[in-house]
Amino acid sequence: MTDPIRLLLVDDHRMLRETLKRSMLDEGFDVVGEASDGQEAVDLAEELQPDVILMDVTMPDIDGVEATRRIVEQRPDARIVMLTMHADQDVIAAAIRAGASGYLVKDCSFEEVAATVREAISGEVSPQVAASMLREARGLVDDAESVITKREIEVLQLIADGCATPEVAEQLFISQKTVKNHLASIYAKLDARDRTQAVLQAVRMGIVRLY
Amino acid sequence: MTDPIRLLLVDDHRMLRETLKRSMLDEGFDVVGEASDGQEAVDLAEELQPDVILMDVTMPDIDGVEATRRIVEQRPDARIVMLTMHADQDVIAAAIRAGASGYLVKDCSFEEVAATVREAISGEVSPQVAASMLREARGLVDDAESVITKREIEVLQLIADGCATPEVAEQLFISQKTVKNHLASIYAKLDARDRTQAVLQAVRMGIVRLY
DNA sequence: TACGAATTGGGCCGCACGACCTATGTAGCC
DNA sequence: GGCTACATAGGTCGTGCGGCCCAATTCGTA
Repeated sequence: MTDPIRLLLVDDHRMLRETLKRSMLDEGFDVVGEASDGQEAVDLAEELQPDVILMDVTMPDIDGVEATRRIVEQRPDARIVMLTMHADQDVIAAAIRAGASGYLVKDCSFEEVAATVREAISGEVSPQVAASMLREARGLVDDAESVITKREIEVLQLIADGCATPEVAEQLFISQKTVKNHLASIYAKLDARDRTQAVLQAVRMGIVRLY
Repeated sequence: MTDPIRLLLVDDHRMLRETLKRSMLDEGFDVVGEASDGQEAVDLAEELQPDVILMDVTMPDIDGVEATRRIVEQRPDARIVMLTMHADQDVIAAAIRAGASGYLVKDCSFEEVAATVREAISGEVSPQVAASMLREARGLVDDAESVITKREIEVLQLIADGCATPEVAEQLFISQKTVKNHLASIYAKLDARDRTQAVLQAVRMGIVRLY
């Protein structure tokens, strides 16, 4: 019998974290740590050196994709399996670019979770990730990841928080024109035509948080 | 030893449903059924007559609050514990009005889940629900539930899906003016000042779905 | 050093949007 | 029969918003 796989669970909802932990322990995995946000994930990943990190995309402060980027930067051999609500192509592509080894939608079965974690360890990639990498390689999906910048995220977050353009400008100490420019750039990148769609897409992608 | 408590789990994410089921079984509960949307929940609640229903608010088609309303209508003694992402006062109030016996934020611990289910059975109400009922009774929070109508939900969903006002009008075979009237009514009810805030609030409340 | 990207800002245009007012028909309900 | 709520629709008004043109500064980096 080989050593149990050492896991780090990252999700901002304690309920999922705890029930997932219990189930993973049941299945013979070793859950060595839990984190509830991106920064904690980065810190614990370095401290605990887990074999696999199961990480949600949507989280306060640093989202899962960015946390993945930072962890992979420090430890390129890290195995990270991303979790998300929706099977959004943009998110999958961003996660892969950030260095994730696998991808799971929260609507999958527990068996799939266990299987994907084991695949991540063995170096295999999940069919979903493989398919995405293929499209990626062919350039069919996007060169259009079109990374959203920090400033753009600030603008999006303020709008999600209820600010109109003049208020965003005031909050960020810039002119309304600049806010509009950022928005135009955001629309192009997120394939949105107005602020409503942009914010919704950002929520789907876990870029901004609701509350 | 008394009979185990018979549970029905309702959540659109299979991962949470399955891990929660495993944990609840571990704790000695009897999970007699699972549902992934509101209609299924209503059907299974009648068929299985569970002691307690653990139900997520955010779900496709019929949301948790509406499903609760329908279940309580058929079986006023039904014990339903609501689950949601955020501790939104409007949602808590709506859930209580619909007839929920308890309320849990997804950031709570598994022990809290188990405890709240047991409290629901024993007829006690959770402190959160009790506090909300107090405010409710005093009329401090809202008479402002201000029920969102079916038509208004249709408008909100189309806007969440990416439609602008003219497109919503076209889809619903009504004039743009009527769409605007519905929106104005929605803004007042959801305490939103534009479509972006209205849709976000609706997402938080589980009235509309993302995708 | 030179290039591109990010951030900042300007002007112009036209339409969409939200605030406020009124009004009609159709239900359900006491 | 009246009351209330809902859905429908009109007008007007001001401004927010997005499209499209442009340009200056500051960076990291190739």
